Amino acid sequence: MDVSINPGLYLKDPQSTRLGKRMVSYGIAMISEMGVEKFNFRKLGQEIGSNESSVYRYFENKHKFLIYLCSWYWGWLELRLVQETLAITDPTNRLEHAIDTLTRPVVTDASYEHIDEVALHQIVVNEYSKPFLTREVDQQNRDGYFEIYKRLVHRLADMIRAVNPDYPYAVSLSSSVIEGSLHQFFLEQHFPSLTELEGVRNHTRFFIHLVTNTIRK
Amino acid sequence: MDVSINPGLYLKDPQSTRLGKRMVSYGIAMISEMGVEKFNFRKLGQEIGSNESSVYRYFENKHKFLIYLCSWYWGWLELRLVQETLAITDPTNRLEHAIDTLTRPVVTDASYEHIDEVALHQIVVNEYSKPFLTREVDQQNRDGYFEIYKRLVHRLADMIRAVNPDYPYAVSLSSSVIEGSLHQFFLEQHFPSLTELEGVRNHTRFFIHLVTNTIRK
DNA sequence: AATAATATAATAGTATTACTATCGTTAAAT
DNA sequence: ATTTAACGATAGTAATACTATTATATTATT
Repeated sequence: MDVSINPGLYLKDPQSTRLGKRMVSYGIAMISEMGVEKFNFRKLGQEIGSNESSVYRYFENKHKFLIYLCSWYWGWLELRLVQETLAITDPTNRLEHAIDTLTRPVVTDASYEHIDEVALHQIVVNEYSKPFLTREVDQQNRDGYFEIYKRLVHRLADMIRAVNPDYPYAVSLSSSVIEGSLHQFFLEQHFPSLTELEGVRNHTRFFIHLVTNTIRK
Repeated sequence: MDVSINPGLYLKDPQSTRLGKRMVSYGIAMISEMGVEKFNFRKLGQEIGSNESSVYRYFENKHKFLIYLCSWYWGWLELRLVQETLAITDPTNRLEHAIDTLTRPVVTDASYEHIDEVALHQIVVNEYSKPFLTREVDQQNRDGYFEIYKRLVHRLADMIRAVNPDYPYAVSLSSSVIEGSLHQFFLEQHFPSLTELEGVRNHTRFFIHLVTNTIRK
C-alpha cells in the first residue's frame, strides 16, 4: 500500500528515483534533528552527496517539502486507521481503536524502508502548524495540499457520529483530538508542567476518556 | 490594571514612551493584516514615522516582539479570567464562566487605548504556535517568556480540579481547551469544513459541554 | 554501438532579510 | 547652559532562498 500525495507538492516525484527517496529519507532525519528553520536544500544536497540544484528539481521550495512530508505522515496514519478499524463492527469499539491509532506514540513501520516514521512524527509534533500558519494557507488549501489531513478528520468524525448521531460537534471534536494529540506530545517534550500525559498509554487514555464522555448520550 | 510582561522580551519598555506604544499599536495592526512573515521592523519604523533602528532599540528581534504581543494577550486574558470568576463561589459555575471567558470571540476592551484586542486575537489565532515552534523554545521557556501562558493554563486546571479533584488530567484538559480554542477559530477562518463552530456562542458551548462531560463523576 | 535525450552536478549570481554599526541631530534632564 | 540620553538616517554584513547557466553523467532510442 502506498501513500498518495498531491502532485502539486513536488516537481518530480521523489518516490520515482533513488535520489528522490534519499532526499525524503535524509530530509526527515535532518529536519527532525535541526528543525525546519536551520534546514535547507544546500545542506540536504551535501548530505546525500548530491547538490542543491538537484533538490530544487524535485521540490519547488522548503515549505512544500515540509507539506510533502506532513502529507506523507497523515496519509500513513490514515492507512493505519483504516487497517486497524476495518474489521471492527461495533461503533464504540471502533471509535476507541481509532483514537488509539491516532494518539498513541508512533513506532517504526517496517513497510516503508526509506521512511523513519518516528523521526517524521517528531517533525510533525515540533512543526505541526507550520504548514498551516502562513499567508498562503487558503491558496494551498484550494490547491488541495491538505486533502489527506481533512479526510482523516472526517473519518474520525464519521466514527464519532456512528456512536452518537445526535452529537452536534463531531467534526470539531475530531479536529480537536487530532490536533490536540500533537499538542500534548509537544507539551510533554517542552512544557511538561502543562500536561500529565507522560508515559506510553496516557495519551490514548486521556483522549478516549474525553471523547467517550463528551459524546455520551 | 496593567499587564506585566517579562522584561527579557524587550530592551526598553515600550509602555514607557509614546514611541514605544506606537510600535506596539501599529505592530499589532500590521501583523494582523500582513502576517509576521511579511512584517519587519523597517516597515514598522516607516509606518510610525520613525526608523528601523529605533524599533531595534526597543525590541531585540521580530520573534521576541511576537512573543511580547502574545504575552500581552495572555496576560490580558488572565486578568479578565480573574475578574470574571472572582465573585463566583460555586465551582461548576465558576468553571463554566472561566471557559466562556477563554473561548468566546474577543471584543474590544476600552481599558487599553493603544491596543486593539480584536486584531491581537487575530494574530494569536493565525500565528498561535509560532512563539513555541522554534528550536529556542526550551531556552526561552527557561528564561520565563511563557510564564503568563503557563499560569493561565494552571488557573483553569485549578478550577477543573475544584469541580472534580479525582479527574487525573486537569492540566492536559486545560491546555487542550486553551490551545483548542485558538485552533477552532483558525479552522473556522481557513478550514470551515473541519469545524461546526461558526457563530458567536458555539465555541463556548462546545468547550463547556466537552469539559463538564469529561470531568463528570 | 552511436546518438539523442534526459537527469544530475557544479558554480555563480540575485534579491531579500534580519540584523549591526556608526554618527549626526534632537530632546530631556540637571 | 551643559551634559546626557534618545532618536533618525544611512551604510554595511552575513545568511538565506532561490534562479540561471553550463558541463557532465546516465539512460533511452535507433
